[in-house]
Amino acid sequence: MAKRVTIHDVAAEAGVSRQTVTRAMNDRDDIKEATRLRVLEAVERLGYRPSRFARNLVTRRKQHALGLVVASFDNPYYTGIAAEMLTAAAERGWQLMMAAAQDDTEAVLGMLASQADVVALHFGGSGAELSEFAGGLPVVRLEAESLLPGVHSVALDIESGIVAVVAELRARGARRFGMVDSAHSLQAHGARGAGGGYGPSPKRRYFERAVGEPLAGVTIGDESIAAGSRAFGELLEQHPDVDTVLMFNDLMALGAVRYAQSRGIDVPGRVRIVGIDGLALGEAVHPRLTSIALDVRAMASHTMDIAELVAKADFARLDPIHRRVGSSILWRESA
Amino acid sequence: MAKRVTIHDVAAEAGVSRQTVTRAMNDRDDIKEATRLRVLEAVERLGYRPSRFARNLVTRRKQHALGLVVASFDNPYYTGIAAEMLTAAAERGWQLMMAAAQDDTEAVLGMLASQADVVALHFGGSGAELSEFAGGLPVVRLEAESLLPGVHSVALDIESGIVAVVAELRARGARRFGMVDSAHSLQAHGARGAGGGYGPSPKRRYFERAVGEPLAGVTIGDESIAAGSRAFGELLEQHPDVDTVLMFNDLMALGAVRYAQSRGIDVPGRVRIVGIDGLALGEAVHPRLTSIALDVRAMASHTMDIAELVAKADFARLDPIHRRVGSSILWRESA
DNA sequence: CTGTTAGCGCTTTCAA
DNA sequence: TTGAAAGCGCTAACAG
Repeated sequence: MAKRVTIHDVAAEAGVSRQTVTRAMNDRDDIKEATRLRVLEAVERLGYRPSRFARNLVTRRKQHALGLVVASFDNPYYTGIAAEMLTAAAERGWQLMMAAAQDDTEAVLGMLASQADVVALHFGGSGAELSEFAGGLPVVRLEAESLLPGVHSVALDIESGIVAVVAELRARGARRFGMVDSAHSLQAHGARGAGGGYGPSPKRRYFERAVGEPLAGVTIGDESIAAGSRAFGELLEQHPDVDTVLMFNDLMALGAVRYAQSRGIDVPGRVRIVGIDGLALGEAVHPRLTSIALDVRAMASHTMDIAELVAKADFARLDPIHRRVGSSILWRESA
Repeated sequence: MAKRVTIHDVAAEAGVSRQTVTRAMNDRDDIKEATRLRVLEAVERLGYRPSRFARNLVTRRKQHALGLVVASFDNPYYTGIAAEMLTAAAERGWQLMMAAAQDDTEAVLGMLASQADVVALHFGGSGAELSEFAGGLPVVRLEAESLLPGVHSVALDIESGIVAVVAELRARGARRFGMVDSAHSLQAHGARGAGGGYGPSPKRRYFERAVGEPLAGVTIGDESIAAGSRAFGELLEQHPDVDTVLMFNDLMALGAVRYAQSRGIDVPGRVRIVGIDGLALGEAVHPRLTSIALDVRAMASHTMDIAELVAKADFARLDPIHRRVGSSILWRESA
């Protein structure tokens, strides 16, 4: 591990002052071409690279970075969020740092804390926990309300979408509603960890409320295509009277469509399938997936709004800011 | 835009010296509990957050960051790469910064340069261009050889996979081979920009070589499901004798499967479909997609190996390091 | 055009 | 246990 080459070494090598090296490195015009070349040669010879920390420390116009904790890279919904965040961040001149959600949210936040100015994440625990983990790092909680001070949030209005979809499905003849719920909803509620296990997800509660009576059948699966396929099969088997199924998310819904397709089950004739998320991937299957689309772009935009507000306050602790984005229904072919 | 709260302000507020604030912030034991509490209260009151730049500048053990320029968030192949990179980076204690590829690679690199220690990216231009754009920033070029000094690379051996797949397809009765190629291959070759346009992709050249005779038909489309579907349809229409089709990538292949499915075309009976990438998503369609799987995990791992080597040399310009990863064939149902 | 002087905000010695 | 000094590597502001 050689000693780091600094601006000082380059200056010595080129026989100029450090300031002149800076001028050459930053393409400024107040330097003689010959000197510039000489310095650049020295840079090349020594393999010098300015320290990003030192540079950012001293530069007036700081580079801001948003840390995004991505819940899962296996679900296009989350990578879609990442994509939108990236776009929104780039538009505002922010950098995006990503980290994968692990069991240990605290550790992840600890890592990001030294690199990011603001962190956005999905988090299942309580706001208090989150606030504690963040330890002063400004946090934007995604897809959940936050009541605690110090934790901003961008919530999602899924319920209105579910209500609307149920109404329209009824109009189309739906009578017996079933649902495939997530085995471990990210929007877990109240105490996780301590032996609690998971109750029905908020989506399921919204759905039951919208239907207005107990669901004709519910099964549970992991948030994957394969698990969605399996759980959908179980649902049809255990509750053959179900004619309409809400899948917890589009990934699982894709599995449901695949299941129906491979068994020759008519969709939406025999059973209607509705997903949640509005993935573009829903266009790829046959029949195309009807889905409650969440406005991910607005979510990203709001997140960046909050980040900029926080930045404007120089990252001091602010009163929590809350935003809310809506959902719309993508009527395609499966329902 | 209030003035930034610094360690100095906290020290004044708590009536201690700056070092003592440091001690309190970093949970060190050489500080009296009462003092610690008092400092922490001041921190809370002022909403103080240490500057990540200043901290990293002075700290012995630096945080390293890999900058990843993601070619496209719309293709799960690339998000899959991002996921693997994230995992590989986390395992080694590196942070991952992401940026989206834009038209202006130079600008993207410029942004990342101030935040990342090493950059990994797919790049279609020449190594010389890349080297110039990077301006000293260590670069790992993905999925392409690099001959230029200063640009490391992790290449992909797709050709052996294509050769193997053609051999097996022939054994299964394939006679007339067609291909849907990319309209603008990322692995563009030679001069882009200056009116050059794009020739056949390397994948196509490998395929032709493996087949050993001119392809029975080739159509072209963008790298999306919809375009893949369309181009596949055109191929069947223009060259009805084609019985086996290699799709440029899995995303396009998904479109092909969808096209066949919706027209009632028997796959693989009437036509065999093979994709490239090995996406898990290939399991979601019916029939499941056969694909040449690229070892993305190995690619990520090699990239991090190189990054660590570069870091060990304190980011001095190193002789270029080259790695190569292989491919394997996922025989599923579509071929 | 180039060099000198000051810091950026933090952590590390080292004394007290 | 605390404080004082001395930088980390760089750039802004001023000289010259």
